Amino acid sequence: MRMHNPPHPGEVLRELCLEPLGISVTDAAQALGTSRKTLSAILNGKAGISPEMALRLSIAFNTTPESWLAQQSQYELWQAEQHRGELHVKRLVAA
Amino acid sequence: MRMHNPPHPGEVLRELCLEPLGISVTDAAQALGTSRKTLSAILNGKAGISPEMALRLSIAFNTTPESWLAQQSQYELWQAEQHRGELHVKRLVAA
DNA sequence: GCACAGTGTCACGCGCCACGTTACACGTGT
DNA sequence: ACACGTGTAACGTGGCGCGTGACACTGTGC
Repeated sequence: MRMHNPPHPGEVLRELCLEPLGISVTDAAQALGTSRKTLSAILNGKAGISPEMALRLSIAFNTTPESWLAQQSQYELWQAEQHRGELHVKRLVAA
Repeated sequence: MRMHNPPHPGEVLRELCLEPLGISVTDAAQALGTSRKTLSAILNGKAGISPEMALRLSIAFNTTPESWLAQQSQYELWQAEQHRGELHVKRLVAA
């Protein structure tokens, strides 16, 4: 039921891509064609992974952009689920 | 290779949820707990589906929020792919 | 001890978008 | 003619992705 807090995609990026390759944040940012601050924000959970950034990551690390966006969606969805009770929605189709 | 233009999630929402049930945009917006304008913008491709809106849709139409977010991600990703050539990214892992 | 690279972070700005309200114009059906 | 549903334009608000410049901290090599 995946009820546990999903990790921020930035953490996965650091542990699965940067650390194994031994690449610094500065060098990775330069390779991605973005600023060091932007990449740092993503790695520390201060920013999400935009569709364009997912594309950059897929090119640089030879992965699929869908995998990054899927992680981001799961993370944001879990955030929204935490406030499920606050939204008053009427069911239009029987559960 | 899904190289074709993916439909905007708003179109799918209208054709698969509103029209079959014969519900007006006004009534649907009220049931979703949002404004008529906001729902109209989504249906006409003027706005995307936010994580919170995906949650609302899943409750009202008894679906999964993941399906809506996945459609939205695919749509945004395709948009980004159209400008793939404009981003200068260096490969850090051999293709 | 000191200089340097790497990193995180703060402040500021820019642009885009989701969302709300109010108001107007159009088409359809009564 | 009138009401209704709808699309949309104009306004404001809040948030976020992204950039820059600047600062403080940490570890390494001299």
